[in-house]
Amino acid sequence: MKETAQILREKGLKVTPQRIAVYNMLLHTQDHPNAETIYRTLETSNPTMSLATVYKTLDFFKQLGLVQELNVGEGSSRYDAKVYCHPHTVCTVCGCVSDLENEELSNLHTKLSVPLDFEVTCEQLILYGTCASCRKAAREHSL
Amino acid sequence: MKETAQILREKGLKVTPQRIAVYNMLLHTQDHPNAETIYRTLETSNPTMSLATVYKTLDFFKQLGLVQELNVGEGSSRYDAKVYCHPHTVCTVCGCVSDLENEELSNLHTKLSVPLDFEVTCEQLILYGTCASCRKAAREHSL
DNA sequence: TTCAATGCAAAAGTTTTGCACCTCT
DNA sequence: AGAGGTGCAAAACTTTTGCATTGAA
Repeated sequence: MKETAQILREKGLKVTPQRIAVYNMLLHTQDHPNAETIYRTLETSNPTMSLATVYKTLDFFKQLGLVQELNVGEGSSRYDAKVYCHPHTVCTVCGCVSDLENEELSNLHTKLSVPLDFEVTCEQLILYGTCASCRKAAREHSL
Repeated sequence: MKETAQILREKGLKVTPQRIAVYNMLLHTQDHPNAETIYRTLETSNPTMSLATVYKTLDFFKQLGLVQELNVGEGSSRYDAKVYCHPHTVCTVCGCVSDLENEELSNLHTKLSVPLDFEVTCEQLILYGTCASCRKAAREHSL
């Protein structure tokens, strides 16, 4: 809680309960929620919170490099407080979006044997497929 | 023209001028257009074409594996008739989206030294940065 | 006190849907 | 002739914007 306020202040942002709540939620979730989900989750604890503020807040955070926007092909964007370059997996069965901690698939553009004619500043790798628990469920179902 | 009709027929689709026009356009462009752009481009030659039909057509094509949907973080989806796995570049200066023909950055999930606990069916790599012509323009501007 | 942030409502933009009519096969 | 596709308009969603009010510094 204390740390979050600190971080926002260091980025030159005015510290408000709404901003603390949004950043805190993103720091402590693995779910890569979208704006709507963030809003729904926080409106219980922050009854005055509005969806527009969530959007504006996420926009600030994105600009300042506090969060990363992620679009896996749904109608809406998801957000991730882990801003370093890392791949994501999207399960096409249950829809879950997860971070993939895999060195081989991270920072790919820095490992090329032949340089590209394109100056890369950041990369995004998304793997679509079936997650472990959905594969397990499928196997048990077919027995 | 003939080939396009053939392809649609083989996929079990009824052949209509609208479907031929959309698929033909995607086959012959490098631009990864979105639905709106496809519609605007085709409405000159196909005056009765409607935007809803473009969306419905793209949806069919996607389902049948004739096109690939691509979301690079804009408001809308782009479409690509090259359906094999290949990376894309997005220039953050001019906004152009291009195919990157690079073997090292293609089919990454098949080259892993350690298998993942996630069954990958397809992958999407997007490189954000500055394209060659925008870098050239920037250099000339700073002289 | 002052300037920026919030919340509301309205607007903008993209995509989907329902339905009557049309057209491929 | 019949199944399926098209076009229109309305609706559904996500995101942005304008503005009066509130709150942090």
